[in-house]
Amino acid sequence: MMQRLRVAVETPQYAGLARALDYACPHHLPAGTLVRVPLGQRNIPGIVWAGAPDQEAAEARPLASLKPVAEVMQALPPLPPVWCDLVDFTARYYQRAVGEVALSVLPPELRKLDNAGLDKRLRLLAKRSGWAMPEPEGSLPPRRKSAKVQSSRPGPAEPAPPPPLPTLQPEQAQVLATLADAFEQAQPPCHLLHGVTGSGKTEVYLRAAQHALDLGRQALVLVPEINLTPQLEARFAERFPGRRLVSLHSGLTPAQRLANWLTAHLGHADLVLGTRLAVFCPLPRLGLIVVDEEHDPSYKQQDGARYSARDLAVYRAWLEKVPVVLGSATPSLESWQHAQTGRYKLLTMAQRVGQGELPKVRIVDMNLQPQPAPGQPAAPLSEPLLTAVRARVERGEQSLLFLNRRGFAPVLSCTACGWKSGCPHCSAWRVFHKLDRTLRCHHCSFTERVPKACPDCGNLDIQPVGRGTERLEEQVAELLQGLERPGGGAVRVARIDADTTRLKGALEQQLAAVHDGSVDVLIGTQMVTKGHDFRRVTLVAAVNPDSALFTADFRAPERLFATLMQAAGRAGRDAAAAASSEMWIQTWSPTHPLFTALRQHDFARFAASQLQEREMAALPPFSHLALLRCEARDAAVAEGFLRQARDMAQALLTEQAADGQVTFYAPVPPHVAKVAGLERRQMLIEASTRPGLQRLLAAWMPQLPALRGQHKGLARWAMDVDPLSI
DNA sequence: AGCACGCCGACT
DNA sequence: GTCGGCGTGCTC
Repeated sequence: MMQRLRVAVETPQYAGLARALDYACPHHLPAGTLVRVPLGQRNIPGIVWAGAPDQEAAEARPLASLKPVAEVMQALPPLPPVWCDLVDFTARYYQRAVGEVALSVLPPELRKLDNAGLDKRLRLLAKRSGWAMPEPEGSLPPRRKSAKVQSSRPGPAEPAPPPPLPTLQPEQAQVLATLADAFEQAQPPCHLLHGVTGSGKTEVYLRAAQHALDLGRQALVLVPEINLTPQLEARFAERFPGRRLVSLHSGLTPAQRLANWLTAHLGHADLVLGTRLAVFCPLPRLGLIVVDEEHDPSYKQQDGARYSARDLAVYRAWLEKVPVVLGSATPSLESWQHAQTGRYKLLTMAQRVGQGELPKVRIVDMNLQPQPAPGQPAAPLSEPLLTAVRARVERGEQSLLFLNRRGFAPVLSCTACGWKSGCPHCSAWRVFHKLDRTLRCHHCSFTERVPKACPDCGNLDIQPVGRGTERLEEQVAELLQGLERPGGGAVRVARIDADTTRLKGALEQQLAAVHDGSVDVLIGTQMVTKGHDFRRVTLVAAVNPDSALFTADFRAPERLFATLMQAAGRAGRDAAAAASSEMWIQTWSPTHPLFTALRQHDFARFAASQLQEREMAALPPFSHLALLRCEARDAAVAEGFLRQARDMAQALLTEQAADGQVTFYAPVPPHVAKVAGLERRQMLIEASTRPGLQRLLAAWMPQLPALRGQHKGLARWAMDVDPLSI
C-alpha cells in the first residue's frame, strides 16, 4: 500500500517551492531518512520530513499522481528529530526553502552518493577507525572504547599521558562552578563569557568540554575562521588524548568532510570543532556548545541561507537542553544586551592569567604630525611610531602593523585627466597589486594587467592612490633600511594577508617564521589579529583605522572596537614582556570616544555608550531588521520590484492585528551597487518586535514569487533576516 | 537552481 | 536542411 511521504528537496525559495514536496512510498520511513527522489528530469537527494501534509496539498495531488521515492539510503541512520527541528526553525526564521537549508548543510559528498556507495564508505570508515558497524536494525552505535581502540590502530604512536592541568585562576574556577550547575539543569541558560584577552577562556572551554565528556556526552566547539581550527584542535587533542576529535570546515577535502561528519553523526566523535557550518552537525549525544569569539561577523553566513551560526547555536542548545557558552573579549552588543537584561547569564573574567598587564594604548594624533610636501605621498608611519618600531627592532622584539586593506593601493589614478581604475562590471575601484602588476576587482575578481598609459588620455604617469599592505610592506622596509638587529643583519619585514596565504600551508609556514623569530616587523590584515599567540610581539599598531569610523554602517564602531581590542591582544602574550608592550593607534580623530574607551580597555563603558546610541536611533538590539535584496540587469527593474513588494507588505499589515511597529525604508543601492554586471538594490524593514517582524515575513514572503512575472529581467531576490551590514 | 521546450541565425 | 543561442516556465 502506497503512502504519502513529505520530502525536503533542494528547491529555491523564490521559485515558490519552499515547503517539502509529496512523494509516494510503499512503506513508512522515519523522518530524517536520506532518500533520492525524482524532481522534473532529475534524480536528487532529499530528506524525509515530519508532519502531516496539509489538507489542500493532499486534495490537489492525489496519492496516485505522486512520483515514487527512487531510493532509500538505508546505510545512513536517519538524521535525528532535533536536527530536523533545527533545520525547520532555520528555514522559517531566515525565510528559505526547508530543503535548501537541509541539503546545503550536509557534506556535499553525501549528496552525490547512492546507497551502495554510502554503504561502502561507511564500511571503509568503520574499518579504518576501528569501530564495529552498527546493526542494520537501527540499534545505537556501540560505545566508544576510547584509548584502547585508538592505540590498536596502525599509525600514530601511543597517545602521550595527559599533561598536568594548569592551575585555575579564581575567576576561572568560579565560571566553571556556574557552568557545572548548568549541566544539572533541565533547561540550562545561555552563558556569555566576557573574558579579556589572556584571561584563559580556552582553559574554560577545555574544562567545560571535560565535564561534558565525563557525562558521556559530545561537545561542539565553534570558531569563526578555518585559520583558527588547527591551533584549537591541537590544544584539544593535547588535553584529550584517546578521545576522538574531528574538525568540520570547508577547507577539508570532500572525503574528509564526509568522514568527519559521519563520525560525529554516528556518535563516535567526542569533540567536534568547526566553523559556522558545524552548528548543523548531527550529534546524538550532544552535551555542550561553545561559540568562541561570538562577536565575530564570520558567524553570519553571507550567501544562500543567511543564518547566524551563533544565534542558531543558542537555539540548538535550547532545543537540546544543553549548556551553551558564548565567549568573547568584546561581545556583540546583542549578546551584551541580553546579558544586561538577564536573558543570558554573564560570566566575567577580568584578570589576565599570570597577572600580565594589558598593553598600554598610545594614540597618535595625525593632525599634529608634519604634513608631507605637496604632491608627496604621506609617510605610512608617524615619527613617534616609527621611532618605537625602530627601538623594538634594535631590542630584538617584534612589531605587528595592522592595515585592513590588501593590495598595493586601493585605486590607480591618472595625474593628467583624473581617470581612475574602476571595474567595468562593478561600481568599485580595482585594486592595484604590484607584485604581478594587475588591477583586480575584489568584488567580481575581474583582473587585468596594469595599463602602460592612461586608457582615457594616454598619459604615462598613472599614480597609486592610498595604501594597502603590499605598499606598506615596501615603504616600511625602506624606512627601516640600514637598521642593525642585535644579531646583526638586515631588518626582516614580512606580510601576511589573503594574497600571501593563498597557497595551502602558506599561512602555517609564515606564522612559523614569525614564531621562530625570523621576522622583525609583521604587516597584516585582519587575518593576523585573530587568535594567534605571538609571544615575541611587544608592539601592535593600527596604521589607518579611521576609515571604519566614518562609514554609514551603524555597526562600524562596534566592529572597529572589537578588531582593535583583538589586535591589542596580540601584544605582550608573553607575561615577561607584557609590562613593556604597547598598542599604537594613528588617527585623525584622537578624541573619539571609541579610542578613549580602548585606552582604558573598558568594554563595558564602550558598550553602554553604543547601546544608548542604538536605543535613541531605534537600531538593533532595540529593533529588529530585515533586508530585502534583489538584483537585475536594470536598476529600475530592481527598484520597481522592491516598491511593489513593499506595497504588498503594507497591505498585509493593515489586515494583521498590530504587533508592534513596522517601518519600511525606500529601496536604495547598497555600498557596492553593481557587481558582475548586475544592479543591486535593497530595502530595509525595521520592526519594533521580533515576533512582529517574523509574522510579517511569514505572510509576505510566499507572495513574492507571484511578482516575478511582472518584472522582466529580475535576476533574483533574497531576504536577509538580522542583516549584519545595511 | 536545473532542465526542458521553443522559436530564429550560421554551418555540413 | 540541422546545430544551438538563451527567453520562459515547471518541478511533488
